Amino acid sequence: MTVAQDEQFNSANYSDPMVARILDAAEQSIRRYGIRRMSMGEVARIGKLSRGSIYRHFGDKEALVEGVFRRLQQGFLNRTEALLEKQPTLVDKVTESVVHGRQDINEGIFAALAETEPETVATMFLDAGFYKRSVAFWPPHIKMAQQNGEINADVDIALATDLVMRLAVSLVIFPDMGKPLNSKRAIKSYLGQVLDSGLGA
Amino acid sequence: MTVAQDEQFNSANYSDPMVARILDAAEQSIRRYGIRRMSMGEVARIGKLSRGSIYRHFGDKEALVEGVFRRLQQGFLNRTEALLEKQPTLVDKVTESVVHGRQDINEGIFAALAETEPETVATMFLDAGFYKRSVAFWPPHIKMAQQNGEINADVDIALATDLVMRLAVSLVIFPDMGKPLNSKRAIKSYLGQVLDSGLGA
DNA sequence: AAATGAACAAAAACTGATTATTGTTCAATA
DNA sequence: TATTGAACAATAATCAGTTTTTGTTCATTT
Repeated sequence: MTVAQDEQFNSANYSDPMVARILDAAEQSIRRYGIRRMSMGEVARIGKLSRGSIYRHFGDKEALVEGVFRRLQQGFLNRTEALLEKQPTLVDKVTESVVHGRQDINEGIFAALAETEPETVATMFLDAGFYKRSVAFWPPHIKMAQQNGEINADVDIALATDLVMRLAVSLVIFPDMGKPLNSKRAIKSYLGQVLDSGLGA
Repeated sequence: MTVAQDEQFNSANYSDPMVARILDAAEQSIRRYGIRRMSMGEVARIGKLSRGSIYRHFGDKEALVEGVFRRLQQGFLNRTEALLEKQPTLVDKVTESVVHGRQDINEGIFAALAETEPETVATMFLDAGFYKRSVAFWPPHIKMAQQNGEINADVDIALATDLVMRLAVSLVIFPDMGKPLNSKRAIKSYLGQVLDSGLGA
């Protein structure tokens, strides 16, 4: 066996051209037909490869679907990271992430899927594992904000990361939870108050 | 027409004995068979009343199901309110709500439904309207915390309410989002840091 | 070594006919 | 005046038979 047990399937090697071809074909199939109707045979046909190869790289259909969404999430995080470089403060960064996240959901593959399989999308959005994969994204930005003096230097990084994650996820999936936070301005103002000063006396 | 257009169906009159009988029967039917297999005929049989009466009070099956869950939510909020009276601080109150909320989800009707119709449960949990109905619950507690000096007196009530709601909902549906918050102790400590001092410098 | 393609049983999806449920109406009843 | 129960068309669920897809194996090819 050439790869560690854990990594045999999934969180695959995007640089392997065969893996990339499989993921490309699967993504195309999902976009066209949805997850339910995507089939291994169809993916093989689209990618001009054999079903055997797919099963070699991804153990089963579920793993292939997960592979597609992991790669999409990776792409989303990369694009987000690029956007954040231009943002001066943590509040700006989280705001940008929320706006970008909502855009991704409303225009990307999820919007298409939500039309045909809303329950599947709901189930994915309610899976904590889906978000946990992007937790590692935040600590560097938290540290930067501490160095800039934007947030307290002695606050626990894990705590701050968790709060930022929860706020970002909450704001993306629930734009209005009583107080409507639909515009970028409103989100930024909200985060400014919550992150910078909390409710503390 | 004896009732306002808006209130004809739904958010019904729990004191009306016919309405209560219908809701009791419907709730029983949902607990036993799930939403999908609950039928108006079965509800009529269980409640020993006619299908016609059900349609008089609830326009359609969807309205009846919504009525059942609204009443359950009302009960949950009442029980929560009673629990909160014993809690001295806002942090304790939110902690208690989260613990109580998780318990309700893991032991109540949702646990049963999640077995047979997980997608339905996921869809309900992702519906902001489901939570918005309980927003009005918090402002009095926020004001109390301001009077006690626990949180800043000049913070916007709507903002504080929104933050508390988002944190509570997030902690209930995502017990672990990177930093595991599984025990009451951990939740309270987390909320203490986040609500009382934020991340502010 | 990796990819192919064919073969195969088991599981899942599809299909069309049948049955049950929904939502509406209304005359009879309490 | 609210409830009942029966009738009804339209919609949705169910079911058994059929087809497709899955997941596995392996000999052959690249």
